[in-house]
Amino acid sequence: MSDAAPKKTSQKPTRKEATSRAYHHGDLRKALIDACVHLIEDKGLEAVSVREVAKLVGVSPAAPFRHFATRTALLTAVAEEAQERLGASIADTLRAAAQETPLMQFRAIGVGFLRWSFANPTHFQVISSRSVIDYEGSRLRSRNDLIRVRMNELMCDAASQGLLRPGDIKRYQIAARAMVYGLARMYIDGQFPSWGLPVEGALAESIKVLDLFIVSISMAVALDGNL
Amino acid sequence: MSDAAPKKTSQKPTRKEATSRAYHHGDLRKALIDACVHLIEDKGLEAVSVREVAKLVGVSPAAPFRHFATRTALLTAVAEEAQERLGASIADTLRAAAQETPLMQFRAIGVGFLRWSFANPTHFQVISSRSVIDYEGSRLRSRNDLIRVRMNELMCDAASQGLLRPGDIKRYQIAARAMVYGLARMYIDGQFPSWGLPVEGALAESIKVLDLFIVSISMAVALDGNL
DNA sequence: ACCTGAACACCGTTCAAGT
DNA sequence: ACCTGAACACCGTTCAAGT
Repeated sequence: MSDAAPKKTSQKPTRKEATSRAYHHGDLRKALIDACVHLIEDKGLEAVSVREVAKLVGVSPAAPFRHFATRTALLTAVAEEAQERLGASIADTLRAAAQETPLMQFRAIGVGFLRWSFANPTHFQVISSRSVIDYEGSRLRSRNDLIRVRMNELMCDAASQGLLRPGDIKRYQIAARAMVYGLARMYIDGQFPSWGLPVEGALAESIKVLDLFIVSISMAVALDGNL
Repeated sequence: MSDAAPKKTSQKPTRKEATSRAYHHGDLRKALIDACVHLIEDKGLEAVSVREVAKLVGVSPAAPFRHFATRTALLTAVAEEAQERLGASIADTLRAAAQETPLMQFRAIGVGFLRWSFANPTHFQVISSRSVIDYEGSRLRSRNDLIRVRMNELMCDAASQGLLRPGDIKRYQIAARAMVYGLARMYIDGQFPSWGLPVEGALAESIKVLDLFIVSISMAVALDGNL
């Protein structure tokens, strides 16, 4: 009798098992995060208010505070979800390049970063606006460090295989990250049109800029053209 | 009688001529901008409220709206002042490099940008957080364009003098800007310690990263070491 | 001409009370 | 266990009224 199916489920019969905290129509925590993303897309990051998010979801202004201690915590959760997807995007690009040289895999990380950032400008914006999220007190820092460690490994491999022009390996990594991060910021800040580039071409151009750098630290001088 | 000096100046006898709008102790507009900068330094950009700025200066909550139509307008004024100084910093570095090659003058713009950004992180933060300022509806855009035009001129000169490795000149500029902008962001976001670099060495390291790039687009292959 | 005081519609957050 | 309603101290902004 105890393991009989309860008949009290007067809600929806099709219940997703992934949802944990249930309220009157599913998973409030997830619903709040999604609504927050939509609100950012609509009105911008600064316009996000917990009350507005609550209203969008259809709960009282106090309800979100059962799941997020603070407005910052809500936005940090959005950032964490975003970084999860960014990590997946980079992993995909990296997997596709698994047979290539360490330097090309290093490049693949940059390409994955650019591809994801350009395709998900809102999420990228949340990740990179640290004044509004709790970067240190979350898994964002350690997640980010994982990528950096991978970059370092690939760089060391590339150096030991003689693929790199002699120079400071750490500096190469800083340069690559600065460049790729700067390109993504230029895109979401709408700076590409100022350079006479249509927005559609921004990703392709950014990858070419990245390749310019990769070639410049590469030992293979002949490796230019359609890399 | 009409051009006689009025005796009604019961305020301060030592009156700066640069100040325009006078209130009970000088120039409210300027006082608000300064207080706003201090508030950002103390509590961060997100914590800026017009009321708090007004309280710091000692006026009523409504007083600032006589000078700035909106909170955004106040922060935009801070950004404009910041960019004025950034422009001056770049002009200084550029003047010091007036005798050098176009490519080295191009580099000087980057160095000036880095130097100023690292020395004035708060102001740089305001300039670069476009969601909180009115970038288009201000002189920020056109001011910024001036620097970009100068960069383009120098790049064209460098190319016609045979100083550049063959390649897309526009791409070189985008790469340089992305790199320099990314380095500044990495600095204010506190990313340098993650790369094992002390904060004091961040500027020097950033300039070296910039030089790495300059050398890579330069025709003079032998131009390395202590550039 | 420039500022104040009071008001309006918001906001984040807390907490007792409901189911 | 999860949510509501009311409350508190804030906020941006407006506007009539003061000097």
